[in-house]
Amino acid sequence: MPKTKEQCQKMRDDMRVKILKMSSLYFARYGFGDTKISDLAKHIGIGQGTIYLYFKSKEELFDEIRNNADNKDDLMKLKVLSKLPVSAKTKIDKISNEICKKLSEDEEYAVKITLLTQVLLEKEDMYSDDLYKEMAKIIRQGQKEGSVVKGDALYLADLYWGNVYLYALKGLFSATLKPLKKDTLNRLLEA
Amino acid sequence: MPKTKEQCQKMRDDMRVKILKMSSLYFARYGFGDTKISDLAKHIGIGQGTIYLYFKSKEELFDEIRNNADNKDDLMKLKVLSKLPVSAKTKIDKISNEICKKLSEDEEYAVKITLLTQVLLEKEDMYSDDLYKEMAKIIRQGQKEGSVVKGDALYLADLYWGNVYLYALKGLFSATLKPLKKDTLNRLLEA
Amino acid sequence: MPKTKEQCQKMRDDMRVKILKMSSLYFARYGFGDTKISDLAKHIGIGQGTIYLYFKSKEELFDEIRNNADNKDDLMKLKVLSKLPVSAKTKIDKISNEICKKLSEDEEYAVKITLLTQVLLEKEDMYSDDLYKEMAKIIRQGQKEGSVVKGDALYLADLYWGNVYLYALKGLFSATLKPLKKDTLNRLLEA
Amino acid sequence: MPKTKEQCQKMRDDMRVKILKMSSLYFARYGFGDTKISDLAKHIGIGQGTIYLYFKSKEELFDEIRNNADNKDDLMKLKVLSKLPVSAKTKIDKISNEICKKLSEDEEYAVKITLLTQVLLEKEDMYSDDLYKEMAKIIRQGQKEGSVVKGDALYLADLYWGNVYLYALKGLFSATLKPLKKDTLNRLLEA
DNA sequence: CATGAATGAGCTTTCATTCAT
DNA sequence: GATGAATGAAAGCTCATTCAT
Repeated sequence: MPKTKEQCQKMRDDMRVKILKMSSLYFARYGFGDTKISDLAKHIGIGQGTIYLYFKSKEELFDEIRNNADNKDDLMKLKVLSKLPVSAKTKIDKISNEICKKLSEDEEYAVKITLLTQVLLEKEDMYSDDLYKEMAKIIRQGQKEGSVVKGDALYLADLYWGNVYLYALKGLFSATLKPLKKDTLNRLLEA
Repeated sequence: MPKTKEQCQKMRDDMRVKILKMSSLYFARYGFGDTKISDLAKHIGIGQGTIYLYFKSKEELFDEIRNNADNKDDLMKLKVLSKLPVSAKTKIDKISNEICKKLSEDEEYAVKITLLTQVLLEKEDMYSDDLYKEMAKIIRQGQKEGSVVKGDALYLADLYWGNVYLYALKGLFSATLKPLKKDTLNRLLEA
Repeated sequence: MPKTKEQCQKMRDDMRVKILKMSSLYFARYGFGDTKISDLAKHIGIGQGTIYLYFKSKEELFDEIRNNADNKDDLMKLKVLSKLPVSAKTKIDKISNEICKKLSEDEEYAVKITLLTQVLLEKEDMYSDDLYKEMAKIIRQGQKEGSVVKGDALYLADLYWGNVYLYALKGLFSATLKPLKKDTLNRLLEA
Repeated sequence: MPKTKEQCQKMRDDMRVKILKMSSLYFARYGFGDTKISDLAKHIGIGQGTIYLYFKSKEELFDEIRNNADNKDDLMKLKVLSKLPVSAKTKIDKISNEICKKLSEDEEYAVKITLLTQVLLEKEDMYSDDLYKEMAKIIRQGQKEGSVVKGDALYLADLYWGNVYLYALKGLFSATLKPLKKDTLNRLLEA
């Protein structure tokens, strides 16, 4: 008698997530072309064929990983923060703090940031991304309040997220990277 | 009408350089695995076989490109600057200025920076690179002089060059990127 | 409530026969290479693994199906008929009648004929098959009696069975095929 | 200096035709699933990769072969014959003669007939094929003239072409098959 | 020298077979 | 016994490399 339907579905879901998670690190580090399915399978600890039970092709797996890399979490937090009746300085400090925490605690976060940025890089207009736009709002508030350096807000937002990417990327390659401090991020925008 | 030996050799050298230059952009953008010899040849405007008249293999071509990406120029300038009897602030301003100028004038410079950083990322200890060490010296001088923010000098050097990489990378993907201003770089280190 | 040994054995035998019957249609239609175990299992309505409880391999299943496709029934009938003291015309009419009846009544018969012929096709010497030899005997009798057209008896036997195959094959693909009439078969040999 | 454009194109065309021709025999004999690209390449005497320079996939190669198998030649001849002011008997004799000649002289003709019939078998309504319709016209003429046996004309057309297929199929497997005589075909329709 | 068609090693993908449940 | 997810051997396919022209 086979497992129950629910158990079965759960196992399938778990495996799918496992493949996505463990593959994303490889793809983020080495890119599509330098990632071999055989390596991936070995790394995940499953047979090559198993990957194809969950994804139609290497490309589909890669695409799903890239599509998952959206950073909706940070975007939502930015949106909430944006509307709070506090100074931009406080908002920026909160988001910097949040990012530093997640980068040190959650291995996947760095992968997500890395993939997201690589996706953005290949887009025509990076600056049209909501993450940038929302960050720019807070930056403009800060500029009015005098706590944020002058200059194009989107450009500064890009500088900020670029440095987050930079740190995340380094983390993928170095296990001994010293933790990112929120002050480093804050200073990028400080007046 | 046979050309002279010198002309002939010149043509060979020119072709070699042409292949190196035009390939490096591809490799910097897409990495080794995602760069196909057929695409490369089409992009350069030569036959696939021609590449193999000048390079033994794709790997050798890639290696040579990576080895060229050493940024000895900047290193040398840093070394010279380092010893000059001027303030660190001035030194940093000079190097920032130099970098911004080269990034806007010389397409290849961005490629070089990108590849160099990618090489560094894969090394065990990024911070042992001479470029970082030399930059750190100037930073320490600035910290003594009070013009540079406190903190680990290598960490700050890394921040500085990381942002140069970031800008160079973006330039490889966007043709309409606004020029980098030296102040953006300077601010990373300012006290 | 455990079933008795006999019941148990019967169930096993039934399943075995079910797999054989339902697989044979697939193999006859699409051949070995174009028949997937997964399709087979879905078509039979069992799990893939179940097939392997009854057959060691796809090849063994296929072989057993081919070996079953021997048409010993018709051969035996031909042998009996052959010795009866009646005209060849009568004998041929009887066998044609028999074939038409079985083709319309017994779905499996068409599958059997199809597979048998495909086996024969791949043999070096089709004409050495007993079915052909026995048919040729009756044909020769008919030629002496003047009721069968002149010509090489084995060639005519082949023509006769070839047309039976043709009709059987069509039946595997078309559900609306009009029934084969014995006269069509008889005419192939008639003087 | 490379070959001229024309030579080059000619070589490409020749290779394409060579692959199509030599593959069609394999596909006609063994079907899609039992034909391996590696076997095909070995049989043609080229590298496996070469096939992919001319065809996107095994499936595309197979499809093109099946689409080429149209027997437009015979159809055209039938159409011309159909309108000639001669007896159906003469027409049938001419077409039978033509078929026998091509089957013995042109190896490819048997392959074409085999593939064409296999394509027709998998269609919903075989009888709607023009080849059958045109043949049926002549058969009806013959029935009026009394030279062709009574019965559904399409059914008889199918019998006729079925026997051509049968002979062609045998020819793919046996090198020593005795030539088909036009009388064998004519007799299928004779009154 | 330059070319691009041809090659085959090595990748991606499929599918017969196994096995934990 | 029955299942279908997991496996890996073998098939399809790609692309770095070679070579005849």
